[in-house]
Amino acid sequence: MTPDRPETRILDAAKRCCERWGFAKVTIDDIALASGVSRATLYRLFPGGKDVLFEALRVRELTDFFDRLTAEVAGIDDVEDLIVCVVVAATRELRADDHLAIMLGSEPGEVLSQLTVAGLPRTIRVATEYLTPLVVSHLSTRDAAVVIDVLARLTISYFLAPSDTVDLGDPVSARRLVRPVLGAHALTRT
Amino acid sequence: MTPDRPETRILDAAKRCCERWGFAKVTIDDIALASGVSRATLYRLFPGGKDVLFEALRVRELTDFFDRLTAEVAGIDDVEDLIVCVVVAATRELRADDHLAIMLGSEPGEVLSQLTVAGLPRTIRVATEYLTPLVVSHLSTRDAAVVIDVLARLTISYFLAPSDTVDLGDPVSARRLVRPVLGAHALTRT
DNA sequence: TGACGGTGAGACGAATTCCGTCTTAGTGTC
DNA sequence: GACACTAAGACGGAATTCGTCTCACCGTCA
Repeated sequence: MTPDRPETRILDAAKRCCERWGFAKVTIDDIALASGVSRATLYRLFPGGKDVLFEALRVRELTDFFDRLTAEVAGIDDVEDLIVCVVVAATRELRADDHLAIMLGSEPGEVLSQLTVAGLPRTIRVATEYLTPLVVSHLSTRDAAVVIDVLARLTISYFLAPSDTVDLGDPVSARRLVRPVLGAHALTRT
Repeated sequence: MTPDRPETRILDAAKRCCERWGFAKVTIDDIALASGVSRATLYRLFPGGKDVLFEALRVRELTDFFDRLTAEVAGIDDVEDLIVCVVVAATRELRADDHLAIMLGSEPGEVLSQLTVAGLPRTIRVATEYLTPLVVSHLSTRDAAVVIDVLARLTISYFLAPSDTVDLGDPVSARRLVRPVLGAHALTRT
């Protein structure tokens, strides 16, 4: 009936509870009840309670996000094509994320903090871990880090506040933005 | 800026809070904060707290509903036309009610109780108060009460569980249902 | 069979939140 | 200056939530 691992069930339940009641109103009991798990089990798997649990959820969401992203761009050789594709795919994924949309609507403060202040360093760190290997044959590690840092920030910014002149969901528009950023750092190698 | 009466502001805030967090999770403080009113004022206007406040909200919603409904059918002379129009308008209003839809989605138990068990007697009583005067020249008070009672129940039932064969949002379909009900009782007068 | 790891149910005290009432101070009106 | 009304917030008590704990249960494996 529920062949998932308990951790998965609990994190899924936490996600659902969050959508329904908002982060501030969710209790450990809500999540335990929704996941069909006793409170004792929940504390055993996530010692520390709500904070640890939602931290784990954010980590899972983030790694899932980049798993899908890297899978989508597998096999692209040209570095500019690859970066453009990553930016476009990330933007589209963000726009299509129902959970994110619900949370942004009901608790913008919490979500914005995760996207721009509290969570951004980790996001960039994970992005760097995932994406650097894909461009390491074309860019130095240092250059890759800068490019990924800049483009991650831009992707999030354009997602949160769309522009009239730039649409990172569109490959053409994205390429216009990526090329100079990438060019500036690719040139430093030659 | 906020020219409304405090009662109105508070009830509006309670409604918004309910949509956001669900009835079970809303606190007096939430409502006071959302309505820009101190807790002291809230308790002065609604002594009894949450129960009294939401009771007042239900009363307001109900009377607003029938105010709009009776306004919509003003000037219709034929009793069958009038009843059909009431049923159709009520059905369409229910279907278009965003608040009701949100609440039904997030807290079906609470809402269903209000529509079918706890709140139905009052709904029928208010419906009778509002609609009897409109048909008193064609039906006896007793017959009017029966007709209104039956059609109110049917309207709610078909709203909650739409049928393949009857659509009370459609005048033709509604008339097919209203005519025999009305006929049976109109005949008892002659 | 019995040991063992994992789990659900729920008791418990502590911490926190929420409730309902009250006081105080501020504001605008007459 | 009296008055009505309100925001802010203190307060004690009630209720909820937290985190830990015990105990019984169940399936697995030796």
